Amino acid sequence: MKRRPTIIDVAREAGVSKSTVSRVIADDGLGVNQETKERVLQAVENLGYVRNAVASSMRTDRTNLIMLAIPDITNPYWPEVARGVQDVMDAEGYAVVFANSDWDEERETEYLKMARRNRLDGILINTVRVSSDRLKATGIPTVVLGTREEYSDFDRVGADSYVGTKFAVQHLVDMGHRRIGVILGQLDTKSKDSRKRGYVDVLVNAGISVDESLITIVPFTRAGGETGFKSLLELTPPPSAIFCANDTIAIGALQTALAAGLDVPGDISIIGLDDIDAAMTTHPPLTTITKPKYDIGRQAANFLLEQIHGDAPAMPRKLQLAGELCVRGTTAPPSNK
Amino acid sequence: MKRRPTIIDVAREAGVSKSTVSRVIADDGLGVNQETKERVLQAVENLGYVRNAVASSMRTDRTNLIMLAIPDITNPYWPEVARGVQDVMDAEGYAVVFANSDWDEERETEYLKMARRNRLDGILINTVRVSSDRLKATGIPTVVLGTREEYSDFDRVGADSYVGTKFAVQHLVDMGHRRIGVILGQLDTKSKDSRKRGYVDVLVNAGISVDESLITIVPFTRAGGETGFKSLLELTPPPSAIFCANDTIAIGALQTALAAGLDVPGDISIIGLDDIDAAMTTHPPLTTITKPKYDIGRQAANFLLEQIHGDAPAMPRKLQLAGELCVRGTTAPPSNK
DNA sequence: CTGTATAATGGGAACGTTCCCATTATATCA
DNA sequence: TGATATAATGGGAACGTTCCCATTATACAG
Repeated sequence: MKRRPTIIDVAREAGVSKSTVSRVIADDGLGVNQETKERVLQAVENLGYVRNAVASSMRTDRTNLIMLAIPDITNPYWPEVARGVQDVMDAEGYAVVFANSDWDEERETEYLKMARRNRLDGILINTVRVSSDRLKATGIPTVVLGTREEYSDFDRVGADSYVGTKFAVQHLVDMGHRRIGVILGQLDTKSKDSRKRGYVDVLVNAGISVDESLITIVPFTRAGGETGFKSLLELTPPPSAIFCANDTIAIGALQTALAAGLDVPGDISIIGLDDIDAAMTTHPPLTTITKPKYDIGRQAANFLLEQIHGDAPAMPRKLQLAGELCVRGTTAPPSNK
Repeated sequence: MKRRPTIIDVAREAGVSKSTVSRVIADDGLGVNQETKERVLQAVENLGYVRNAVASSMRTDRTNLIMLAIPDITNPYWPEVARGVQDVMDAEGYAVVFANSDWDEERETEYLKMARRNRLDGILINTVRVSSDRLKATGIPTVVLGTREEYSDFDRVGADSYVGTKFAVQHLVDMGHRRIGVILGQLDTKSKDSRKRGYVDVLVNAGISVDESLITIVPFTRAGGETGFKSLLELTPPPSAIFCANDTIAIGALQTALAAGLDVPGDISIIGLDDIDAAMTTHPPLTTITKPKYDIGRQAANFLLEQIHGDAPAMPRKLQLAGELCVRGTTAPPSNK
């Protein structure tokens, strides 16, 4: 079991100094003779030399490692965001360390500590509980995934649920629906508001008066969708179409409708928001608004790279990306009965 | 902008030597006076000292970083495996670097190079094309995710599709089905065989003769499920139940059945394998066999830890984990007509 | 032919830890 | 009392790079 070759072994093999070897493997085109360069590369090949990134980091204070901290990779939203991040970072030679906070404050702070300890070059984080100040205290370039206002000192990238909602409701209006119910999710006040705004704005713009009784608020779960759907159905007349704050709620609503013997979209149209995986395989498949997950990851990564390279603008940026309408089988023009 | 405090600053602040500080933060209970220990910790607190893991790695040749290399985190199988890995590794103080090979040989080898460069402590990999020899050449403790025989020199952890298939087919037999069709996936010869074996073994054991015409092979896609289902339906008599090699095929078959106006499970039962996310939200929801994704990740991580700590057995291990039957709405006893 | 700019290379310090060995103080035993 | 074990601490080398500065060789202008 022999020791791994170092830059010095390569230097000896090639008959040059370690400085020269260093210059060759840094490969920044700096003054090194073509012939010696080839001799060095040959020596690298012969010895099977692999540069020690740890030693390099020690000297340069850069690790080419960034952290992606999210609540739970198991949540269907994140894998695609992660892919977007990874594809960008990869191309720039950065590896991505994953951290799942599980919505736990302690784990979240533990990860931030890890990032400092390991001298990571950047942080992409969907914050859970950590305060803006503590996040800033890491001293590491950071981009926040999401658009919560508490983090307005950071570059932020998230989905534009206002525009997404407008796309969805507009689609229903375009089909001829006039009495449109909404099932909003609670938890996140910020996004609730933006959805409500989107809903109201479309109706007003279409000359439809807003009936507050058509707006119901439930948890962001399938059970929530069931509750919301049932309460809307009790109205007289019931709505001919329903916009749901996300697909999980929409699927709950859809299942409830089917269980009640209703025909979707014949009797009632349902539209969701996010386009989760399961939306494609409900019966009928769910009409929804795509969430630009991959792009969110990509853009966040790009912002982070700019920060790392020091060419980010002085003021923090907020980027909201809208998805697009994806018409499947749960929406149709209202029936005339 | 002041320099980050080092162990030497802490030593000065606490009035001890850097050796002593090192001993305190290593915290291996080694000979250091309780009183000085407290003084050091106080100094750490005062200065906001954070240990530099890079420098530490440089000296110890251990990074507390492992790599999880998979084809694509976006594929619904992996996030849960990743969680299993992460939860175990986390508890042991290891961070996980993600790598998506995208089934690309070049990216895969690039990642292995990265692992060597960055002196990662371990590798968990679902291999794509890399040869066993090259994998061994990294010199890094490695556990293979999956059970392909080419990698029999490594610890391997994967799903047991033989047992899973037996669970599924047994379930159909238990319900009284005698004429049971199978839609196998092609691509992976190994797993196809284990599923076929499982199917045959259950039938033989139940005293049912095996009719080769009931066995059809299609691609691992929804379209494949459609093809397979249609060809089985043309048999006379058609099967009263169908086992599909995975849930995607099963969902394709289910959609085809519904489109043909059949009642599932009234007219025909369908059972899948894997329990992907979408299985829960088909209509009716798909009966299937759970895939122990989380456990696969967990166990693989445990194997890796054993290797890293040097207390893995001499012979490589192969661990196959079976899921369990998950009865939902697509299976029922055969109708009597 | 001398002086000076330019290119190529070499040598040593530095990064911040950990590990080994030495030293000192204190306790224990013959 | 002197020898010896034990505990606590300090000092310096080492890990493998990169960076800075020095040196040498070469080209070119005056």
